[in-house]
Amino acid sequence: MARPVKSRQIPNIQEAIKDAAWKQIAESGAVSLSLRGIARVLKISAPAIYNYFIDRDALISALMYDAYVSFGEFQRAAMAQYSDSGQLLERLFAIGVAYREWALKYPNRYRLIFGSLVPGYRTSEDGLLPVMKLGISALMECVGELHAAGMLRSPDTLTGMPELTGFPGCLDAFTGSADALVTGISMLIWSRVHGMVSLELEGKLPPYEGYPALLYQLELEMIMRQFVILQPDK
Amino acid sequence: MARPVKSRQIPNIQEAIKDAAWKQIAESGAVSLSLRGIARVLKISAPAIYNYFIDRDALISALMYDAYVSFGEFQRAAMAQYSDSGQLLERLFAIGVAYREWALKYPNRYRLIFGSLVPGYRTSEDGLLPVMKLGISALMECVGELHAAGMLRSPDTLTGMPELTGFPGCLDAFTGSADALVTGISMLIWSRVHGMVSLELEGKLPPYEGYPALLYQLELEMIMRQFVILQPDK
DNA sequence: TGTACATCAGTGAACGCGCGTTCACTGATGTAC
DNA sequence: TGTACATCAGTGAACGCGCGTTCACTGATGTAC
Repeated sequence: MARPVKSRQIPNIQEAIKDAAWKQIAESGAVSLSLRGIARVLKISAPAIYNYFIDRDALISALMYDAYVSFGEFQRAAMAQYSDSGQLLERLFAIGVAYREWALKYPNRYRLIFGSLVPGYRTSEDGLLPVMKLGISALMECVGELHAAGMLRSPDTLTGMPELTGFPGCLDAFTGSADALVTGISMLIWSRVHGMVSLELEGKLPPYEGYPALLYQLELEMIMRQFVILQPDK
Repeated sequence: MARPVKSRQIPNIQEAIKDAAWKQIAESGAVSLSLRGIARVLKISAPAIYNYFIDRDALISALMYDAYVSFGEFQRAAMAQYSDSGQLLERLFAIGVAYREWALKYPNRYRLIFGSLVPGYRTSEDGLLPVMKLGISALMECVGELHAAGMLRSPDTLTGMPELTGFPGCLDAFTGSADALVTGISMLIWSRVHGMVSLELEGKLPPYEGYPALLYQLELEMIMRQFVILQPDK
């Protein structure tokens, strides 16, 4: 029995505020997000916003929350394309491709959750943790299943460095469930895709049509090559 | 015959302004860099700064310039440790290590030149181009020499993708001199080190003592492994 | 059906703050004769 | 050595702007009887 809602001048004001906020961020970054600016666009008085968000930081938190959900759903959708356990490689590749696609589609969401912290923004991240994990754990699950299937090249064979596998179990606390090896490999992969994507987003790659896409494709293939043991034909 | 300089209340005010600016950036990011804030710290009136920088953007440009120079010198110093042509591998590894060291030593300089653009900051980058190249070209020179020595694994053999080598020569314009293959490999390597370093700087890696260093070391070794043909003993 | 009441989204004014930049100026210093 | 002058780093006041947040309020809506 939801309390009947009084009619409002704008339906879904909460969403309208967030939309306006994203548009503002697109123009001048999250730091200069301004409640008065949003109010101006919505033809509303600035204090009205306080009926929906207790303050500016709360609005930013909501935006981050939405961004994490959007990212997580995008990753999960890409994963779902290859749900068969015989398609572990394709699945890993698919979330790699989806990672860049999402970043290019929503560059501001990407910057907000994966870029530098917004100066002046302070919040307890507690509420965000679950949605953070939803997205990042997609990669870890893929890597974990490859590991379970014996298809993961361990860093041992690659570099002779045993430390990663032997790393203290506190990693489990950070990642929730995966073991240290899976976590390590996942971080390495994440670092690589993040590196390429963030350089592209900030316009640091050579600005030729198709070049960033080509480099990214190449990097994904190199990742597969270096971390995955291709299925022997026999 | 330099014109004799009138004595000032603060010697090297220009440097003092930049120092104060860096301190401010460390606290709240480059966006909120404030001339009045700097003036307050230096116990000077805000308009006095206009004797040294024509406006706020000019100050930011100067900071970026200095950051590029600092980065470039650091890279070059690392390179110089292994000037012998028999030490191409060590040299590449050394600039990789130096890349992270510099970023950790000067996180704000790193963010300023390799992170997101400062919102609201607009300038012709023309003046910055030479110093930008100084740093980034260190990597490209290393890769170029490996290529010349026949020690560079081409992406062809790695992935069967010929497009990178055959990419239009306009790349040369961007990079100044290197050919498309060397440029491509350099970008891949840069993207990897940038990915790991930026995740570490923003505190996105698991926060355990020594873990980021370990991952970075591992990544460097994987880079060597994937792009360099180790010298055969025979 | 009619009336009194409670709710609460939205308002306008105000507080106190910060900012970049301009302007006409001051006043110590160095220079020319 | 003394005097008139030019230089120019630094000043204080002001312009015009924007911001987050608070406050007491209004006024339409829905509810209870």
